[in-house]
Amino acid sequence: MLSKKTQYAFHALTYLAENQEKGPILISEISQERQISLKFLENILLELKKAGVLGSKKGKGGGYYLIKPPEEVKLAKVIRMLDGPIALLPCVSLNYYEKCENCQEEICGLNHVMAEVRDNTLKVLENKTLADVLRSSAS
Amino acid sequence: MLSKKTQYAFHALTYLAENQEKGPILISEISQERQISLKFLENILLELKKAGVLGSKKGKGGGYYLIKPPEEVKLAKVIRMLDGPIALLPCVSLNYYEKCENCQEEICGLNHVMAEVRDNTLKVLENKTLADVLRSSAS
DNA sequence: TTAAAAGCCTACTAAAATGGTAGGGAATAT
DNA sequence: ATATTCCCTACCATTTTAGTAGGCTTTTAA
Repeated sequence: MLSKKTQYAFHALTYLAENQEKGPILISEISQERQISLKFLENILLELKKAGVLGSKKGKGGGYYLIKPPEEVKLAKVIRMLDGPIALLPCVSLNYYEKCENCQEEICGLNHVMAEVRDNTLKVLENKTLADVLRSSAS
Repeated sequence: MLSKKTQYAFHALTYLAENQEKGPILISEISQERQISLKFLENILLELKKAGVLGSKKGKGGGYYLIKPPEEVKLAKVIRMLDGPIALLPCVSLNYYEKCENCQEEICGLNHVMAEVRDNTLKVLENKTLADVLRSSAS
């Protein structure tokens, strides 16, 4: 399951995408509109900024804004930034690979299946973007 | 990611499957062969038994054994038993559905995508079984 | 030039989940 | 009767999750 952190991130990102024309948006506005704890959201947006997804401006008239068009923000990237690996086993993770302790990869049958799961998952998450998730685009 | 618990469960189940002809297998044997803490494994096997995947026999000559052929033990079922939901959001979980607090499902674009991820994941996990994971069947 | 506005940053905390342990009880085979 | 084996409850330490506190820095604009 996605953590609250990541779920909040998506809510915040869609809000920013839907209000791009307004320029920088206050953390407090997002917090109120999407019902997210202000201070927690602060941390999340900061992480998203450091990861290169958001830009920010300080002082009056400041706030956060998308640095790229929504079509270029892959869901997989957002999830990885905040929750880490998408794969179900460390030994089949593309971005967070770790050797399994108690199985030798060559003869362990589990990783083949889990690699397949990973591929099926990424088929969606690497191709869908923020733009696919906007409220206004609900069918 | 799958918890250690679920990973251990798979290791134990494959061991049982690969040694079915030997009759009931001791917890301690699985523990040694697959390098899993004995007491922890005890809990796991008990859960698998209660979930109807394993049978057991007490006393001398006892142990655990598969109650169904490996071809009938779906990976999805094992994961759900020990780790809970497979979906990335509670509101798109088939077996552990919960309403999201801060999103109205009708207008939230995220759940559509996450339902698609779920379907792609289950396409593998509902169709692959223990038999697909056995060591001996490694290509 | 200074005060208000806004994000930046570090540290802290409570609660829950995870991974594992302890120890005795109940059933069973010999 | 007793050794063997699983059953069961409770406990524990560590890590992760979710959230909070409070002050610092940058920027704008009066």
